[in-house]
Amino acid sequence: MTAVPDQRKRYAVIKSNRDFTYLFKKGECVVCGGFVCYIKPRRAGKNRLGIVTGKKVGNAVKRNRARRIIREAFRLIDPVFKEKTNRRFDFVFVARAKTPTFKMQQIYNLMSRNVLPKLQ
RNA sequence: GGACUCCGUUAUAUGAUCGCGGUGCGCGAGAGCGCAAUGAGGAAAGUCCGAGCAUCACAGAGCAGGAUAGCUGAUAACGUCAGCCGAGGGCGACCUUAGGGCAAGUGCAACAGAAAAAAUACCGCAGCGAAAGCUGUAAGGGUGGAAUGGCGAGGUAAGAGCUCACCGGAGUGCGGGAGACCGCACUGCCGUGUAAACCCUAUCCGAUGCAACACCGAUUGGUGCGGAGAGCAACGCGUCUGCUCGGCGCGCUUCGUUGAAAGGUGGCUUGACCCUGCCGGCGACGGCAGGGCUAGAUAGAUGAUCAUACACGACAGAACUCGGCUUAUCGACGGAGUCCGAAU
RNA sequence: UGGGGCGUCGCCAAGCGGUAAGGCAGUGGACUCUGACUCCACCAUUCCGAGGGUUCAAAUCCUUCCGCCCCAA
Repeated sequence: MTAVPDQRKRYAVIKSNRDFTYLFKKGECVVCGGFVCYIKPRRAGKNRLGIVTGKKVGNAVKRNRARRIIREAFRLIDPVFKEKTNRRFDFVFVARAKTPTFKMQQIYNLMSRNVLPKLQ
């Protein structure tokens, strides 16, 4: 992992299955109507984002919809996270069956209300 | 005006701001940045068929297994499509159709019924007989999904293709057609259904799939496993514990083994392609000319917010690529035609 | 992405052309002072996951969908 800070890509993506299972096991769990979020602090670099859209969310269109909403909301809220604390975190968002019906703004509000206080 | 039939097109649009993917150009040592144009479907879906492509196997032929089943054509190919034939439905436009062979063989036909394919006769009918019964019958009744072709007349003791007409079916001949098949004539009086039962006949089929496969990369490298050592000083993780302290293990070094499995790149989008016009064909489709380039991701790109308009937006998201089929779907529009009613 | 399998009563299931066994559970009764055990009876409404077809007749054969599970990576 290169530590070069770049302006464009503010966050990285969690790819490996090991990271996901690690977060499910050890991460702090935040549950709300739109999603379930697992958080775990990490050492440095960027915040990392992983999104899980299981089969129960719906068909491919609904899964895509859920993924895009969460990604967009995270893109907007990521600078807010960084302002609050210098620590960096791994996030895994799990979409629920209701997620595709939400608006992006609602997801953003849920994130700022439920996830933001947990970062410290 | 009403009720329908068939075919085709389309699948919110426009603008602003912030983002994403690859591509091109420019800048930069590099990471990357800037600009530009561009970026899901009619089904992208189900994976039900058929091909391309790749690897492996392969002298030839056959068996097994599977698929298809009217004819002629279209096509790279098909279980697809077109036209036609037969059958069925509709007043009609038109629609539906797995539609070879039970007269090669085998099986099955529950219950009911006398009898279910081999023959026979329950109630009957007629003759003989005092009666019991014997003989002749299969018209009628009854059972069943199906009962020895149907119906009428003659005939007869009563009956029967016993005889005849018409119809259905079979055989032969002639004519028409590319063929399925159709028409006519004659002969003759005929063993039911089931092959989406086994089977027979004809035709076709090697296997596996892009996670295929190819290349890069070789000891200061790298995947997994195991052994040994150092250190728990710091940091992170695991574990022992309800929590803290603390202990142990992992990370670090090294040896052995594993030997491309891991990683990266290609395959990956110029193709049986799309659009327009002309020609051939009833049509599926084919030919010629001109023009076009129109996603290519790899944890997986199309989004968010705002504004305006209206019909207030259905089903739904590419993952190697095509040709079909099947299924889901709010609607809108166009063309051709049929029937009924009214008026002229 | 490719391949394979299964849907039958509330649960577990047999049946694979002739009208749906059995067990558990449930309901009613008998036995008992009462309960358990045991015994008897009832329990699939022509809806065997759904639609269409073949057949005289389909849970069974053919076909198209729906749902679930497993395997290769």
